[in-house]
Amino acid sequence: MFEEKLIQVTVELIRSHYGQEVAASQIQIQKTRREFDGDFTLVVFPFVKQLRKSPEQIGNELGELICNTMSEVVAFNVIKGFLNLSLSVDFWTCFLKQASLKSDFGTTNTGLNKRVVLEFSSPNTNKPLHLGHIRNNLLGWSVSEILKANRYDVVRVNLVNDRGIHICKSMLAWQKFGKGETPEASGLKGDHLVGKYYVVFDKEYKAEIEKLVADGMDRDDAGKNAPLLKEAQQMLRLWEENDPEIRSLWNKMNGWVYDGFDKTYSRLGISFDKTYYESNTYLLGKQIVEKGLEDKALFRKEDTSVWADLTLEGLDEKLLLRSDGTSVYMTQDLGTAKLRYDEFVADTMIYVVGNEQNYHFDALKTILKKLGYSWAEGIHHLSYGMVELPEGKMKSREGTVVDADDLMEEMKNTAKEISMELGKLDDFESNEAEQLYYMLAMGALKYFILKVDPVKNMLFNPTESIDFNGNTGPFIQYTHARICSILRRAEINEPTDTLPSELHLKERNITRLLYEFPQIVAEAGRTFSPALIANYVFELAKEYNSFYQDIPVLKEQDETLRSFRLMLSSTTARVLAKAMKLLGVDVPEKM
RNA sequence: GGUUCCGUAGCUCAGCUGGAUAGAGCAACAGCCUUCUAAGCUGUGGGUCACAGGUUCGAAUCCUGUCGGAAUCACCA
Repeated sequence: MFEEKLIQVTVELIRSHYGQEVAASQIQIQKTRREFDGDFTLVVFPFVKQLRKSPEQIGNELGELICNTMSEVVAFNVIKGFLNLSLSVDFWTCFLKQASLKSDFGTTNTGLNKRVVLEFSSPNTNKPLHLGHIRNNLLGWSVSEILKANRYDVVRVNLVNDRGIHICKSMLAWQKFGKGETPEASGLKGDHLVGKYYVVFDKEYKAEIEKLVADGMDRDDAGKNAPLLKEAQQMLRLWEENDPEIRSLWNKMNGWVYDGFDKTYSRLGISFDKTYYESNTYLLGKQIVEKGLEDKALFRKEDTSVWADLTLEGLDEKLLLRSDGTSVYMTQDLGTAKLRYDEFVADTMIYVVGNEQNYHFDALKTILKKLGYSWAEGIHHLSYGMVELPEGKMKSREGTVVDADDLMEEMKNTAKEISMELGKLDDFESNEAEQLYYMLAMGALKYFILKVDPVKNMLFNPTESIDFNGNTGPFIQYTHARICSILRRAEINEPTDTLPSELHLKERNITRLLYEFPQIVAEAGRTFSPALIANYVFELAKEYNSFYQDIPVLKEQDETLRSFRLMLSSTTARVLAKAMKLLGVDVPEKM
């Protein structure tokens, strides 16, 4: 890597010429900005004081020395305290040739021999997936791909919340009002059917409350005493007692939901290595709490409830066992964390969960550390912001939720409309065209969501998200298809031995961007940030399109130049494809 | 009220551990299809980086405070 070598050389030159020791961390290398000449810039400010000379003077002296020492550096200029270094054409062309030969270009070793368990999705089984889940699923999938590209051993895990009062509500409503409706008979997707009865429950329950209030009952009491709610609670009790009838209903309806989820997941292009079900894990964690109590890491209140005191860590007291001895959400999560660690012995355990649970995960990590589990240090909450609509927040009660399946369908239809309008599909078979619409729709959706920094709340504008112009998935897909078309038309498409002695500015810009790719992948892996990849790949695509516009690849007469440009193009195509794969987006060869 | 996160162009967003004159896309305007795909390219206009202090060679970036917005603070999950 050139930057590392440059730092090392600089340290040595400063030592031998100025007799001063500067730490490698003092030396900053960055990409030279577009407006200036050069490829890399060395910032001299940090050690100006130590050398007792002006920034310009140091820059010039150092530039001279570096130029003489490193053969790849052919020129330099100094502006204020910035030493801009230009690298030789040889350096860039040799790099490009190597990259074009490497089948795994962009893969790094940073995760070698490290294991990551990555939990994402984690749906409830009482309603279908919506836009918020899409952000979760796409983030989780993309991060797992990015980690794999860094050679981490990644285990993708889903934890399904398949039990609890909400599922009982759907079950009860179906039992009472469903008239035996099934997905097969109704043509409704399983998860949508179950979701429908969750809504039915809510409606009927509210009606009951109104009736009770009309009869003179206090509203709060009515809410607690409505017969439907009582029944649902009774159902949960029966479920916990393993009542065969309830269990069988539960199995049946959850089965419908899983069929529905499977379809949604497969459309989204995601899958899991392991699925946990809360019905199997919700009793875990009590032992951990008991032991913590023995070790005096936790304490019991007079009413026999058990708590963790996190006030020293800047958090509150956290309940772990109710006074009746039953466990709460946190108890379960302690249990599943330990279960997961024991099973996979992971160095890092990532949870992709919305930012409304920031506090919960702070507490989880703190409690586990308090209980003496050293692996708790490896827990990372990948928190993401809400997805808002132009009308405001999504609210299931007001029916403003954007359903995942509907959204994907709409996107596909729009992709089709736009494509037909542009007449892009003339030489496509119809099923080929259908596949392409789907690919474009998913590309648009995924890219739109992943290009935004996860921590931020984001605005989802349905009409803009399907835009195919500008910083969008289809733009990058289009660029890839264009390059593929060039490569198809070129007879030879192999790296050359003879490389050009000069590079066009745009060729150099693309090459520099390609050079950066592995570092971007590594950085994205370190910070779990698909957005970094997305913004990088856009820049690359844009640069290539600009190049494409006025530098002919196929029409070039000079053999050396022609094959160099083919090599540049094919490497660009491969990097585009790989970067998009890290975002979970497929890329077409023709469109 | 306590804690945490966010605030960058009319809109949607980049800006990596502090670095040069703060960048894209959309929208607006003006050009470019006899030439490898115009879902493209080129150009123009648009900014007190919420505000005020501080730290230093240098701050959108770090610290403190203020103002806006969001989340969370349950014997819910």
